[in-house]
Amino acid sequence: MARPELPLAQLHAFVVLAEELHFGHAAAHLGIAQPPLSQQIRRLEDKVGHALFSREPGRVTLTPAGRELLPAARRALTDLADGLAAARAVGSGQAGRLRIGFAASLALTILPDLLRTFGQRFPGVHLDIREMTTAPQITALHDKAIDIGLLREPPAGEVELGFRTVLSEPFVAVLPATHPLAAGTVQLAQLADSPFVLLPRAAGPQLYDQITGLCTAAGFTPHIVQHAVEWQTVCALVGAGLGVSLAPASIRRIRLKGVAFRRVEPGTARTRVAVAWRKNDQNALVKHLLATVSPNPPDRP
Amino acid sequence: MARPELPLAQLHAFVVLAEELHFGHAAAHLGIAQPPLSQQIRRLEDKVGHALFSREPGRVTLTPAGRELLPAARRALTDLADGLAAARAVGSGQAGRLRIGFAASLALTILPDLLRTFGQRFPGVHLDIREMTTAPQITALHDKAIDIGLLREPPAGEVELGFRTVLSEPFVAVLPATHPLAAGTVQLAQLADSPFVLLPRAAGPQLYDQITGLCTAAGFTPHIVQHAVEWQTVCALVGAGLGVSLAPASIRRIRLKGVAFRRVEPGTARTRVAVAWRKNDQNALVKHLLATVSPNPPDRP
DNA sequence: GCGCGCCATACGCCTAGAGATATCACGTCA
DNA sequence: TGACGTGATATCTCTAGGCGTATGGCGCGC
Repeated sequence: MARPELPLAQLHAFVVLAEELHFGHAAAHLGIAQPPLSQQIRRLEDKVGHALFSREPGRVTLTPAGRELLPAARRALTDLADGLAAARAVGSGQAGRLRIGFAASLALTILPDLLRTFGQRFPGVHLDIREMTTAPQITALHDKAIDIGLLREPPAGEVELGFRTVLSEPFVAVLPATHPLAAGTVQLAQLADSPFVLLPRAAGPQLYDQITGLCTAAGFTPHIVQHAVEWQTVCALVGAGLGVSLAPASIRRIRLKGVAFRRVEPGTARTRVAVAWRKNDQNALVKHLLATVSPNPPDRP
Repeated sequence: MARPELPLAQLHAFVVLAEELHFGHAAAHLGIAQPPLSQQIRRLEDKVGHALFSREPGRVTLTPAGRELLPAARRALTDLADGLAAARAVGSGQAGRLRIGFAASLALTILPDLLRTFGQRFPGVHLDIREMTTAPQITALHDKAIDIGLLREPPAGEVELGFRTVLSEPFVAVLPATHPLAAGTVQLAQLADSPFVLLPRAAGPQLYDQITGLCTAAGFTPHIVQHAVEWQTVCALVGAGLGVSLAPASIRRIRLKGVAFRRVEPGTARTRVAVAWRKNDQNALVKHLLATVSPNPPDRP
């Protein structure tokens, strides 16, 4: 990249004069007196090495060299003005792109609201959403592959990431409609002998451990016969009679024939949905999204 | 057009740093010490209003705002560098466009040489040639519709135009091959009774007047039966038997069946081909072309 | 724990250049 | 011929900013 030789102010003066073709008017248009404009043009012509305007009595005209320079000058000025505006918009979080990872089940609950609300407040921002389970989201946040995570059961010990709970919900039992317990509220211990369908532990260790922990607390170890990476699939498998499951209440929105959702006792355990971000992320969009997700100010580490 | 806010030097520093992503290296690349570079970037960030780089220990990265500004800055810089180079090339006459009007008959003599020679010396220059008779060339020069004229018999009293004779040639008689005089040299007076075919006076009053003047000097007034705007046509009409003509010798290059060219006596009269230009034209290409057309300034008789 | 690499900060110097005012030179036109 | 319009020149002021040296803070690796 070559060292720039032409001050922008002079190019600006040049462009305006090329439009007006009249020193006095151009100077007025620039908000300066006429002699300074003459100087600007002269300096520019000195740098270029050739006359850019031909001054004949009564009329000012562009020389061929001036005609050659004009479009480049114009483009440079508009490019810079546009680029500056764009950079400011992005910097202030009025525009740009935000990459959001989300757990599939959230597409049924908080995600649509979030997209709608944020989209209305920041119409210039492109939201790039991608479905991922919890563990990959954590990795992607570290790798800067996503800027925001929407996940269940934030892991502990993540010093570089911030988490804020945005939703807390109880668990429900997922049962085949034909299951004997599908009639009313389920005592957790009653599931002790049923085969279980669950997400693989790798997808979200915290939630997995929480679910198996609930079973343990109820006095049994779940017999897991099948893993599936999405709750949607888990429900389908349950509906097909492969087993039962324990899931966050919001998956009740998944309406599948032959699948029943039942409250469990004890119902105190809750799973938390959290928004996650890099604590050191300076991106204004991240701050805006955090503010959107819970208007009361976040903690700023 | 908006007033430019960003000094080009800072944008240059920005672009280089965005390429190197290392203050020390970028500064070295720019040929300055590191602290000034830090200052440049800081000033630029102040003007933009947002950080353009994120300085984490060990690595420098572009922020989203920086990524937004970078292409605009790059484009502006290259646009200006290219535009400046182009303007200089045009200003120094190494590039650009030259509009040349020429009399049709010269396409047979000096024009090809001129195009070849000039084209070799200035390969970047586009020569825009257009056929025109003398009078329209004069008008076009005044109107700046052409930059150079190649014409016969430059008119007198043109204070704004310069002329230089580049060729001087005698007249020849143009006769039908069957004409009784087509056998040898023609005495001008012998044409007194033949009908004449000539260019219209408006196409080039000087040449027209010169030709009719020759006749007058030979003791007769030519009986003009037909006008034609091109010598090519005049020859064709002569060949068709409509009449005879007097023409500059170089039109002998027009080989048409049934047309004969004969020396005339007295053979002292000559018609001059001249190059014409606006005296106040600052275009370097015009100067170059004048130098090409006759490297040693005099006119030959 | 110590040095080193990397970037920021703090001064100080100095020039380019942007601005103003006053004036001049040179057309044109009434 | 004199007023006017237009652009160039001369001269002065002022300051933004570009550069340097010196120094400070902070991770990181040996």
